[in-house]
Amino acid sequence: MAANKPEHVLVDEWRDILALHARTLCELDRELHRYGLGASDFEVLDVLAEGASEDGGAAYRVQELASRVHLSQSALSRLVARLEKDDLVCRGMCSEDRRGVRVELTAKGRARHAEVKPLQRSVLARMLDGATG
Amino acid sequence: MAANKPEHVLVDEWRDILALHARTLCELDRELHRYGLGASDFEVLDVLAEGASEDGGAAYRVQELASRVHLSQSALSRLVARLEKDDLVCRGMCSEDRRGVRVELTAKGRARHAEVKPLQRSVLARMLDGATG
DNA sequence: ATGCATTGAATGCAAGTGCATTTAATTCCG
DNA sequence: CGGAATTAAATGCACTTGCATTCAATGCAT
Repeated sequence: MAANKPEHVLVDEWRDILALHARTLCELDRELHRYGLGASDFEVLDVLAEGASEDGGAAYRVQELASRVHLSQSALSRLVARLEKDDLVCRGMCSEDRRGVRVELTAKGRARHAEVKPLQRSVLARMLDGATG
Repeated sequence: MAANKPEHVLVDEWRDILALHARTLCELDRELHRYGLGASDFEVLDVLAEGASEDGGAAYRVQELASRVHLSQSALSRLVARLEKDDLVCRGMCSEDRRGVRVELTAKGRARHAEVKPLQRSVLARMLDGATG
């Protein structure tokens, strides 16, 4: 590994990544849009849902979410605000650091995620399966 | 090939793509920004430069460019307008279809591309080498 | 040739994003 | 304890983007 690839290989790899990324993201956005979600929105819901046990559900800080979905802190702040407006997540105070904000799924958010997840997975299967080795 | 991967593999692959894409694009933007270019701008310059012979240089239609860099037609129209304002490309009429627009590099555009290309390649090498197999 | 559908590009508009800044809470050092 | 430096999140702002629409040129059918 780490093979000092020649330039044209690097360029081709990068173009492949750009193409795959663009096609998949576009398709995801198209499919999810009918559920009122963008790809980033789902990504956040997915992160929030994956660590959640039925009763409580995991709570993440804004910064934690930001780094997980590769968005800036400000973008995530607004994204969470939008999700909250749609009643998909709720923001709560951190008891141990009152600057921080705990973001967690609402029941509606969990339901929406469960509803949309198979669709998202099917898009990934369609776009990725066989395309990356 | 085309192996019907299990769900968690698909999800992990997609997350890897998102991470690699975000990190690389962000780094490219950071480095190129000091030359007054965004990553998309360079991509367009790169497409225009690659087919160019010294005397003429290749001319592409807006739509052709759009599909090559995975942007919408409207985004590309504006992007070309910005590049033209900076005198990096020029728009000309298509003789055979007067709706179409021929976009080609100016001397300044060619110079800018040549100036920035090694930097872009080095970023690709840094981010991609050893990361994708 | 005339009119209608189609195609290429430009533009109005709304939405999402990042950077820089602001506001609030915490930490560190004197 | 008190004040400066730091950290978390929210906000102002400018920019890029995509969708829908518009405008111009072409192609097709009558």
